[in-house]
Order: sequence, then structure tokens, then C-alpha cells
Amino acid sequence: MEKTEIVRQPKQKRSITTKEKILDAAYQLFCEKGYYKTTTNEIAKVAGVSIGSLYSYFVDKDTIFLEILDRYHEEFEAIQEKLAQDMDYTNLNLHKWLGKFIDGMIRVHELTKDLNQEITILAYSKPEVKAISEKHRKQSQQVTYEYLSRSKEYLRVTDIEAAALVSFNLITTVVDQIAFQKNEIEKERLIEASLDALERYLLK
Amino acid sequence: MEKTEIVRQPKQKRSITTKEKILDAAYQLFCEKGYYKTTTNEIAKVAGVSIGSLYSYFVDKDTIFLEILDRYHEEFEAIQEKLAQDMDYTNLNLHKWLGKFIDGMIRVHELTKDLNQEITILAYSKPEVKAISEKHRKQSQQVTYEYLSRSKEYLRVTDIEAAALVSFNLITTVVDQIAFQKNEIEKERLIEASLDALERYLLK
DNA sequence: TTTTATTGTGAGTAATTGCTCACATTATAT
DNA sequence: ATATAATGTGAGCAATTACTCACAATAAAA
Repeated sequence: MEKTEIVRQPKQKRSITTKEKILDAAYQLFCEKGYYKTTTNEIAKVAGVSIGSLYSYFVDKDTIFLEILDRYHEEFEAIQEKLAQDMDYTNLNLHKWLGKFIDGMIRVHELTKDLNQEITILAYSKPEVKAISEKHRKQSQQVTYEYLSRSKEYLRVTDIEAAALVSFNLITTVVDQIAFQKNEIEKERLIEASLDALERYLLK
Repeated sequence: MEKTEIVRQPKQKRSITTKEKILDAAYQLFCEKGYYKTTTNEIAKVAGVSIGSLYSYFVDKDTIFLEILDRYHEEFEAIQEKLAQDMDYTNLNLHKWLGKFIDGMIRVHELTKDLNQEITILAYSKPEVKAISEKHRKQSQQVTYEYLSRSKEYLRVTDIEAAALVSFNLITTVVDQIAFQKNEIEKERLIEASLDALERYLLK
């Protein structure tokens, strides 16, 4: 006796749309109200499908969140790759590089800011979420490390690894702060200050 | 007709002990498993009291967390004040000051690290928690700003506010990183690197 | 000792919510 | 046209959990 399918695999356009409607609704609700305060029945309602349909395509609530993370991860990787390419001008000086890097981080942040909150929260209780979150952080940090390694001759710091960590953290926190600043002038001040700090720290 | 008391005010030693046992158990469980995964019945069980007793002294689950936050806030303020005093040597040079400041931040971090996770999570959904969290951050940042203002003549930066923000964020994130590093040598490296970065950034 | 105030108890309730399943509807294949 | 596969439905189940309340036990007061 064959085991009947547990999770239906969408085969017609109709069901693919349904699944997407569910993911869209879930994304929206998770961002708005958070994971724990969003019920699966509500997701189905907002998506305009029945709760039964929802559970045809997702084994449980967790899976919905994880599938959203997958999407998000793809976008993240794309930006990250683009960033790495932009960085690959060996003759790019540090000032320009930092500018580009910060821009890239801001783009990443823009993409992820709505979900980031939930990822932070769920990373504490769900290992899969934590793993993805950690992976993102390490990838970004690696980009910093690699550039600094390549630029060794221009630098005054010798402990590249520590320098990469400090630089990366400085940039990310400043970017976080920038996100909360409505005022454009304030943003500029912060970017200027952190650029200044990094240059003074890193360069001979 | 007088309204009967809703929340009992502890009047004998017995009940004061009970309330403390509940707060201790709650603190432990919130740190271990997080707010949402801790049930009030479990708190009562670990505290060794009945669920009825728990609800004699706390109107609801939220209140338990908020009372724990109150305790924590007092400890936080004490450390913060001590830190401000230590900082008040006008002849302290920036290098020594930074060292002291980082030490103080590490102490604060040690105190708060277990609960911080939960505070971060709950700040998103509970305004009271967010308020306390914000207050802590601003207080710490203010200490940085005040010292930098007082040390103006030694600095190369002119935008003290932006500098304070950058410095404060750099220190806190590095401290966060330090907490995750088991290795003592790694910790030293990070502290050295961030001290170096700050000095180069701030000083003439 | 008797009375009253304080404190402690835990079975049970009401509400929530993730999820199932028996069935209905719609599309595709024959 | 008929059969079969794919998709959609929603009432309701089962488990969880914050919280209540009628009562019991203990301490302080009279």
C-alpha cells in the first residue's frame, strides 16, 4: 500500500498561484504582527484560500516561515554576489570601496529589515533560522575580510581578521542606526562619521 | 461595597518569600526557554508554589516579566552610576578612559546577557519592555557623549554627537562579540583592535 | 481559645490555535 | 462523455495555556 501524499506538489497553474498567495500573505502578516501572533487560519484568510489548502502545501507553520526565508536567502545571495563583483576592482581605493560597501550593506538591509526582526526572534528558538541568520552574517564578514586581505599593502593594521570583524560590525551597526533615522542629513552625518572612523583605523 | 483586592500585597514574611520564589523561578525559566515557551503553571511548579499563589501576587504573565525587568533595571543603574563616577577623573586620558569604559560595558553585558535576548524579543511586541530597553541604550550613549564633550580639546573629530554614536556602537557590538568568544586570546585581540580603532578615530 | 486576616491550593474553565479529514469542485486524460 | 487526477473547502478536533474560584491551612489579633 502506497502512503498517500502528505504534502501536495503543485502541478497546475492554479495550485502554484495558491501557494504563492499563501506565502505572500504569510510574509505580510509575519512582518506586521510577528510570527507568534500570526495564526495559520489568518494567513489562509488573508491569502483568500481555505485553511485546508494551506495545509495541503505546507506541513506546518514553521515550514511556511522557512520557505519565506528561502526566497529571502536567494535575494540576499544575489545582492551579496553583486557586491563582491563591484568590490573586485583591484585598483579601487579604500575610500571608494568603503562607500560601495556601505551602499551594499544598506541595500541588503533594505531588503531584509522587515523580516530581520522576526529572524532575530526565531533564531533563538529555531535552529534552522539561526543557521540561515549566521550564514548571512558570516558571508558578509567574509567579503570584508577578503577585501582587506587583498589591500594589505595599504593598511596599517596587521591583524586583518580582527580588523575585518571591527570594520564589519561598525558598518552594520551604523547601517542599522541609519535605518531608524528619518532625517537624510542625520544619515549623511552617520555615514561620514563611520567612513572617517574606518579610514583612520585601517589606513596608514 | 468595597471591591475585594485583586492583587494581594504581601504582609507576612511567608508571602514575601513566595513572591520572590516566583520571580526567581520565572527569571530562570525566561532565560532558559524564553518568554513564550514558559508557562505560568511551570513557573509555579519550579517555584514550588501553587498556580493560585502565583496569580495572587501577579495580575498576569506580562507583569511577572516586567517586575523582573524592574529588578534588573536597578542593578543596571547601579553599574551605570559607578561607571560615570569612574569616568569623572578629568585628568584621565582617553586611552585609560576607553579601557575603563569597555570594562564597564562588559560588566553591564555580563549582568544583562541572559535576559537581553528576551528583552530584545519582547521589545518588539510590548511597549513597556521597549521603553526600558531604549532607556538603557540612551543612558549608556549619554555617558559616551558627555565624556567626549568634556574631552573636546584632545579630539580631532568635531561632530561629537556622531562620534559618540559611532564609538558607543562600536564598543557595544565588540562587547557582544566578546561574549561569544570562549578563547581569552581572541577576546584580547578584539578589545585591542577596537581600542585601536577608537583612538585613531577620535584622537588628534 | 476564638475570631479574623492572611496566605496557600489545584481542579477546572474558557479561549486560542495548529492541524485533520471527509467531502466538493475543477481540470485533465481517455 | 466519462473517468481520473488535482485542487479546494471548512467544520471541528485535540492540545495547550493563561487564568479563576471555592475552599483549606496557617498566622496574627482579640
